[in-house]
Amino acid sequence: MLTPKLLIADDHILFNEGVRQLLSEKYEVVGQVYDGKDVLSAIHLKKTDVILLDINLPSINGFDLAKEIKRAFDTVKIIFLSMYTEPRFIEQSKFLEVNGYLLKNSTKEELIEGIESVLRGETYYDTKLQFTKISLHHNDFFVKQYSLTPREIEIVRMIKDGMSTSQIAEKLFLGQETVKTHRKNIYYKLSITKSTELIKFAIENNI
Amino acid sequence: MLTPKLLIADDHILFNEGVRQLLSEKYEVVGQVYDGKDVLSAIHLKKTDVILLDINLPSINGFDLAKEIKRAFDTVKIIFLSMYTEPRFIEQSKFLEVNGYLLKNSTKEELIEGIESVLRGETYYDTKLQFTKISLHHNDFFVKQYSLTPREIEIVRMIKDGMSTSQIAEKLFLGQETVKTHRKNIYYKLSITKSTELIKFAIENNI
DNA sequence: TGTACAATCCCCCAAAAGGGGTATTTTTTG
DNA sequence: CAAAAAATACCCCTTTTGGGGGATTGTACA
Repeated sequence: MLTPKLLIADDHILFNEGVRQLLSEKYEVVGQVYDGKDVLSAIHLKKTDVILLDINLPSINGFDLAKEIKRAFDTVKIIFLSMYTEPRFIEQSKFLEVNGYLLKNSTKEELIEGIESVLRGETYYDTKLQFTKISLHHNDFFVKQYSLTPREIEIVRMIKDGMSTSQIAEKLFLGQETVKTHRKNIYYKLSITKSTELIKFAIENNI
Repeated sequence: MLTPKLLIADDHILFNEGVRQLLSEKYEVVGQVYDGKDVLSAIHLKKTDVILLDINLPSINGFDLAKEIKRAFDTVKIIFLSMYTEPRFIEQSKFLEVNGYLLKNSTKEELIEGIESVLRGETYYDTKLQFTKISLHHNDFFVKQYSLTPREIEIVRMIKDGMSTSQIAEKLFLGQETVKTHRKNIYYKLSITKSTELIKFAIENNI
């Protein structure tokens, strides 16, 4: 096989550059991008075997990109390279049938092992993540997160900004009961029971 | 001048290694550590001119380390290399009289510029951070954060974990009123008024 | 055209959080 | 040891949340 062609997508320039340096002995790095919106065109421009994709990218996040890539370039292997170990990220990756998931605190060797596995057609999830089984309702998170309506997301943001039910009601020209209902529906959808959990959810999901 | 000696402290192995590769043409990298508790011994072991220090390190955070380093090795220049742009981090860095503060999404050139400035004895804060003036009460945050007592920090963590006052009381074998008092004192110290704000504080400060 | 969904509003009630105090007992520390 | 700080506990009262219902009005979509 020819030298496999890599694309690196990470907005942290130093990290991106560092990974390139580490992998350029063994692979051909055909591109480095720093923004989600540049990923698809980069793949289009240069034939790519594997993309190392950060989840937290500007403009478009890694999950949305993975969907797009699978749709438009179905031969490109996708490996998430992320600092997050949150189960729901792993679950969502599996749901999206992404080829691999590596952690940013891996060693060079682990990184290469992951890439090699994926090139052989296997899927490779970082060994530190084994605890995350493919749950039977692996798309719970997915459904949960994205079934929040626009109004609900708006209210989540306001709660995150520290506003109380009455303040939100006032600002949105709504009755308090309406806002309460929204809160209840949000909690139900996210399977949580209190505002503190909502804040964590909101921060973790960049809402 | 001889080749300046660098120490890199960052728990993300790939990043750490990447930075080493990038800088090893120009500097001598005398050490790479991945855990806060290994930093002081590493400096002790190898003469170090500049340490690139992540704030978010295991065991001991960058701020505490900076204090220790200044106390024990006052000739070592300290540069924080962090992804955080939060004003209070910058303020605290200035308060600690750290020599530089660089962002992880810098380019190689910016990194070198920062290191060179610091080596010349200047202080260098990433240009993307100019908006952060040294505030008159620059130690407000500092005082706030660190005037939390151990018990209070313990309770902050439990609140962050979603526990209610009564659950905390039960777990700590305390009366609810005691926990309420702690909560009140915490809120007072942090100038906040509700648990949602506490969650944000806790997450942002890795408590 | 009808049904699913979003958005709005209402009732009731319990639990929790928030805000104002005060006070006692340990622990730490100069 | 004496003073300061931390940890503990209580009272009173208000506001906010949380949980259980149910209901109406649009609007989108198939």
